[in-house]
Amino acid sequence: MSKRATSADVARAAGVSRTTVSFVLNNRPDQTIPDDTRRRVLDAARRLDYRPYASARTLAAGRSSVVLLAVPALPLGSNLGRFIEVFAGELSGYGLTLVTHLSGAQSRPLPDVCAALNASAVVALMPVDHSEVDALRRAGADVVLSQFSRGIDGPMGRVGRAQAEHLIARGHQSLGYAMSVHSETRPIAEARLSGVIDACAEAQLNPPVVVDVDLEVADAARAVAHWREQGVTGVCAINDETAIAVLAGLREHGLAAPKDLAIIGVDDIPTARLTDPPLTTVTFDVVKAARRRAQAVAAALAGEEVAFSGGFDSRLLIQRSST
Amino acid sequence: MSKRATSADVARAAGVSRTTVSFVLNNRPDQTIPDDTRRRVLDAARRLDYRPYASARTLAAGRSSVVLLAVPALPLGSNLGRFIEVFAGELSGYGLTLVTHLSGAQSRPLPDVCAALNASAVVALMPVDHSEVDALRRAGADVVLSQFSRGIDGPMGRVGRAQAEHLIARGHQSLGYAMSVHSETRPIAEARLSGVIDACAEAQLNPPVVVDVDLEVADAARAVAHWREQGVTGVCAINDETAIAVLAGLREHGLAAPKDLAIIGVDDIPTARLTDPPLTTVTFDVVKAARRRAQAVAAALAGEEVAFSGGFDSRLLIQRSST
DNA sequence: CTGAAAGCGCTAACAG
DNA sequence: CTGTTAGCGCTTTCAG
Repeated sequence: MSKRATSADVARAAGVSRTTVSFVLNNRPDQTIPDDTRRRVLDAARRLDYRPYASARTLAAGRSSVVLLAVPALPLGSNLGRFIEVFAGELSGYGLTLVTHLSGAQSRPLPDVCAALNASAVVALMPVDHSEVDALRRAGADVVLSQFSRGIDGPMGRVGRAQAEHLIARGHQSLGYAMSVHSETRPIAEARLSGVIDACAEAQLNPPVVVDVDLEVADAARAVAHWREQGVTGVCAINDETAIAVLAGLREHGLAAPKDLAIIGVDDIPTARLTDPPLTTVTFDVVKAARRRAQAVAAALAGEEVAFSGGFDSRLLIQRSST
Repeated sequence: MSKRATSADVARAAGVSRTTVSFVLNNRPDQTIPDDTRRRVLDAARRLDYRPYASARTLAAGRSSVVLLAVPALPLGSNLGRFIEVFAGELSGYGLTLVTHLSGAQSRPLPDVCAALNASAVVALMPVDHSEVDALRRAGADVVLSQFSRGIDGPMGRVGRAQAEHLIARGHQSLGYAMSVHSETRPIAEARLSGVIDACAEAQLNPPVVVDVDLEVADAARAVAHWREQGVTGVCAINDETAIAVLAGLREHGLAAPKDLAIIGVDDIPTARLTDPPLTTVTFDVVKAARRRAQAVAAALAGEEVAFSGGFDSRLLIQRSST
């Protein structure tokens, strides 16, 4: 509670005015400060362990440096974790601070969180409809980006495509889709599924046989039986967890991938390489994706009306032996 | 950019002063406002979609409502996800907003993030040493809580204990410990390990044979061989991922749990029940833990010098067939 | 019970 | 190049 140092303290210690302090600490390019003064200020600041009060700065400047990342609760593959970390790093290169909010069904409305933080941007890893975007803007967000704003052809659709195309390239003519029963992931699931449907259509195949599969051996076994009856030979799963469930379902029947049924996941979770057989999966270049998004956010914040149209993320196919 | 409504707007619309608006919106107990006035204010606020500017409020009041949760990057089991969500929910019951920051090796120093957010509290899911706590306080945090502040006997040590006690109760006399090579999780790993060491000592057993195991089949197989040579019959893993790796290592040797080696994980990740055999694991009551911590944070923020001494979290043992 | 007035710490014109 | 002067929107004594 021992009063934090303020810019006035620094000014006093350095023998200059608060304005000057503000200028040098913010590195204002339009102001030219003598090296000597600058050093004095910087010195004083360090000595006093000075930290600008974010709220005062935000209030005065009218813009904050916090970016809010909304992630849907659940299966945070470790890749997502890395993405967030890298994303935060990239943003901090632009002077922005990233924090994450898990948006589950029962959690606080995003606009509330946004307002409570005075976030200047929110990027959502889930669909955000128009009214939500509006609400966020009214809550103070200057920019709102979503993975989904561009619909089916966005990044999410592409992972479905990548899965299906892989299977098709390997000769499968009749695909299945392992859907998540989890309502949280439903929108993501649907976006991905539509990618699969597209790919099937392009290859003149029937649409995939969609089955909900819970993360239980018995349930997965049932799904496997159903696919086999339908003549399905390759299935795309909404995520690695579900793919692993399908693998367990196969085991239950005494069957094995890829011989009896090929299966491909998405995310490359740590345990994907530990299954029997190791799981083929689709993932993405975390660093590249993070970099692009950070840039988009920074640009948008700078006023450039950047439409972050999805579709440029490179998809990585990790071929292991389940396909 | 269409100017957000301010408290002055509300005051004008309601025909009262800003002070009054502030009083009713903050529900100040020491002020008594006529129901009629109150309603008028509330109404106007709703009509104008008024949201207090967090930064202005923070600046004026001297305290912010944001709580920062620092989580170490990596294996965010889905349980952790749920914990965070529930924790956020509980906190919001106290008028606090929780956001999460992934603290990886290369991410921004926590105090910086704390300052950028003007967080009034930070709770860390990893160890925080004294100097860090200091830095955080200087960065504006009024309260800092860590899972680890109480050392070995904290929640982390208890999970190790729970694992070991389970194995010992089932007759194992010589235990192994599957450590993570991941440097991020090292401190956690060590805290947990010390719990199993304790349990072994109490049961008059030799300390566990500790082996680093990477998330690779080959590496895990090597570890398994080593344990078998040493006569180990049951191993505790730092987390479910690692436990699953051990399972894969066993498979590689044509062995199986629990017959040839019993194995117990921690977290109960979604895929834990999908392995062969399904994984026994230790987890915790997410809701209870979240509630306790939220309460501790709120109390601390209210000035009550609550030492959040660890050790009260109930541990859930999920007995499946790997032990 | 309500309002006027004084800041919280910082930035940003605008003068010197 | 540096300092003076206003606020940003809100809370909070302190009078009425």
